Amino acid sequence: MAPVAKRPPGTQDILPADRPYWEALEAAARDQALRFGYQRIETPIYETTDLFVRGVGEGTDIVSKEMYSFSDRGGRSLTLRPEGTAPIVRAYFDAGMQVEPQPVRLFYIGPFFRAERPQAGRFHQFYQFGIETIGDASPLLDVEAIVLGWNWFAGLDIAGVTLHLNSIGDEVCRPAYRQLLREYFRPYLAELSETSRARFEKNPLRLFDSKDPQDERLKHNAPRIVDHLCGPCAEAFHVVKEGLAAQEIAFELNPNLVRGLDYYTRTVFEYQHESLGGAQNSLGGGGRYDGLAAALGYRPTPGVGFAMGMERTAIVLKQSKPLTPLIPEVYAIALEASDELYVFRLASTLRARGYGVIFDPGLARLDAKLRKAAKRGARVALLVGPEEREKKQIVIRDMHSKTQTSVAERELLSTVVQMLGAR
RNA sequence: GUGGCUUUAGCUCAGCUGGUUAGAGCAUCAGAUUGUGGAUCUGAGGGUCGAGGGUUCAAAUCCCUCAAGCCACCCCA
Repeated sequence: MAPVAKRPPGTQDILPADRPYWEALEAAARDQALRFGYQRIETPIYETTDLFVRGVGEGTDIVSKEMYSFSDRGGRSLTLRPEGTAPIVRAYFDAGMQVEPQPVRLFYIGPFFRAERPQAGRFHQFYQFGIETIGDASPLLDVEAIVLGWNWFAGLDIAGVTLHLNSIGDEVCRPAYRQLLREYFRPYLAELSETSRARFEKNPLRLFDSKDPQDERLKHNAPRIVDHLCGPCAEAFHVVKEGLAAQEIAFELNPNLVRGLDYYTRTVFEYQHESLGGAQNSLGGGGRYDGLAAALGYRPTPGVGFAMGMERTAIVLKQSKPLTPLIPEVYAIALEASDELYVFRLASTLRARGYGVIFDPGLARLDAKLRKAAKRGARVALLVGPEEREKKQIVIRDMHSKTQTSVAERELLSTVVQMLGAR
């Protein structure tokens, strides 16, 4: 009979063989975040749809075509979260964090959902490690976020990451720049690709997102926003660049980096890695979002943060160093049915002392059981059969040296401690 | 939403121009004189050859339709 279901498109099972990479990623994330004073937060997997429509922006790709939205029984429109920043800003105000000492530093690790066509490094359900610093506009916090992300990669021994940096201005300087951009592109309207023509109207900044070779040429000579920042934006960007230089973090000024979410202001950045290919080369990215809180109907509050792609980083990590799952060190074998409960109890005794023990159920030839123990990677095998029962002893076998001793039950623990060390 | 490629055992694949009960390697399990291991040898289980339809005496193999998966575009994590 055919199975009733398989894995839904765009999802993946993270199997035991891959979990060590994920655990390394998570451990490094926790470690770095805590060192900088970020505290973990988890928001719901779904939110009110409007949170994203208003926060991320109506015209963005995410909102216009990538959201998993559904109605609950009361007819409310809910959406599986496509990104983490808007929910965290919402939680910040819901929990009254604006009365805490500012800024508030938060981090999260969890799944997100976007209904794009899946491909390498891109999934319907994907995981992000992200941080948000809310309540202070200092550009040094931009630097802090970038450094934290940089340290995350470094702590994982991931080489080959390049930092791309840009500033996209704010409500003061961006409107004028937008006009300038329109004037520049207007004569070439007919030559632009179809999507670029649509962006010309809605959001000319995103003309820079185009990879159309035709548009590429035009982009090259277009006015760059970093040359048209207002005073405060230019000053902030200067501080960011100086801060990164002081941290000896190399960055590449990338005037094409504009990012697809509406809420970004001033600093935007992306960590890229060549081994992921041209398309999904972004391991993560972020920026400042000083207008987001107001767009969501809260008191204007500045913020900055990033989101890292866990599966993409896992791919890179896997290439740089192999990791294997943790395996129990003791393998417990009974030779006859009448010994099984006794061996089961021995296993419990050792577990209570902190050792990992696999109990091998059922009856089979001893060599078959030892074969399994070896394949499982056990360092020690416990063995009880008729002979041991007779002599009230337990055979403890060192799987590496292939030597073994018989001990009384009261000596079991001390012998194991001697062989494996205390737990 | 658009395009390309792929679809044969749990996994990786072979099956040439259509011809009897569909194969290999790996993995699993079992045995190799009966209580000692990751090797070797032997053997076993496991497949409606993605689904449906068509051509033919005969189709995994040719034709059509559909589906799924992967990759790419768009964009992003």
